[in-house]
Amino acid sequence: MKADNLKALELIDAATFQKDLISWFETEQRDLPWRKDQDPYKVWVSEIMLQQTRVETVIPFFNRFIEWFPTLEDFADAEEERILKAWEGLGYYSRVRNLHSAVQEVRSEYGGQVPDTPAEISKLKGVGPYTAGAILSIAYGKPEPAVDGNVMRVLSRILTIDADIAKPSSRKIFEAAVRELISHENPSSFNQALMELGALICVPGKPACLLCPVRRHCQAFEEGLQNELPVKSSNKKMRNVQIVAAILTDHSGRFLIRKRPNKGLLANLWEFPNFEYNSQLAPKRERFEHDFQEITAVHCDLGIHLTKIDHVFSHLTWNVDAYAGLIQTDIEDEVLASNRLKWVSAEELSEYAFPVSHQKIWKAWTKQG
DNA sequence: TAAGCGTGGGC
DNA sequence: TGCCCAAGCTT
Repeated sequence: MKADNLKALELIDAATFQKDLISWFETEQRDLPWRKDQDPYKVWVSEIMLQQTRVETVIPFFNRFIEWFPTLEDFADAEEERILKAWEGLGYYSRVRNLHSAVQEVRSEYGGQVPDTPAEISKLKGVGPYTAGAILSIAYGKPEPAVDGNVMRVLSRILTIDADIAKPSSRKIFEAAVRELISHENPSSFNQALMELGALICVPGKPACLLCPVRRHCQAFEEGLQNELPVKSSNKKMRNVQIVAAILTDHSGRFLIRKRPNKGLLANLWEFPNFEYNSQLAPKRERFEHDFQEITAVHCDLGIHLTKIDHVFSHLTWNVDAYAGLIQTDIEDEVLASNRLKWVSAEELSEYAFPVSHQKIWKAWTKQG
């Protein structure tokens, strides 16, 4: 089918498609913690966590998050350090800062009630077209499309749509299709069923067509095209960044940590002091000691080499050389503050949110003792 | 529009 | 090992 028309929709009977899809969902859906009720706050939290993140990964994070912040009000009141700690290890940390800001807006502008219109909910930070549709349909029963990667994959096969799903402009094609197909009696189950089908049956690679409840509606299956769809252009190569990091201790056994900048990669998370070197040649400890002294006016002695870590992000790789070191001299308070540096004890470390890359460094340190 | 933004699992 | 992926949003 052409990317710019929906003629394939004429070949499908929406009523029986809905019935086949929703009936399957009623019996086969997974038992997930965010499906226990329709609290808009919990639906919202789960949808943000599920962005680009697997269900199995999200489950324990969601359960702990709701224990820590049972209501929208509890989360709105939380300190930033605490919300980052709740998200520690989940990735895409701007999600939780946007969610926090948006929840505070809901409290101040909407009396604590999550808005139930597309215009209002779409204004909230971190709520894009997918999340808006998901909350409106799941929490409020509104017949709005919630088009994620699953829905694009499933519908590209059902309707043999060959638009490149990696292109942002393709999403509106699938939204138009959902608007034609969605059940107005049960938009919640319809949207969730499309995603559940994509996750369990209509998977990337080899879809399990023989188990598919909507096989009789699937134009790709009929034409043997299920392995050719969806069309998805794939991506670019990554940048490598050389890092030298150090776990630095003072005479009383405290650790020096640093808060990352409030924008960009791993914003506002904590880390062990480190420097980036883009040169090809492997950076050495002397380079770190020099740069550290330049910033703090204090000398540090990097002792043993703890570990070498290759940490892969979505768009770059850190090649980290991690050392352990000692600092014998006091660092001025103003110097600490202006560089977002802080001395903390081992017990206090657990109160701060660290990215996984730096957790790996810490793990290497604990093994060395 | 394209790039930036994490992590863990599958093959 | 290296790539692709998984319930996207922001700038």
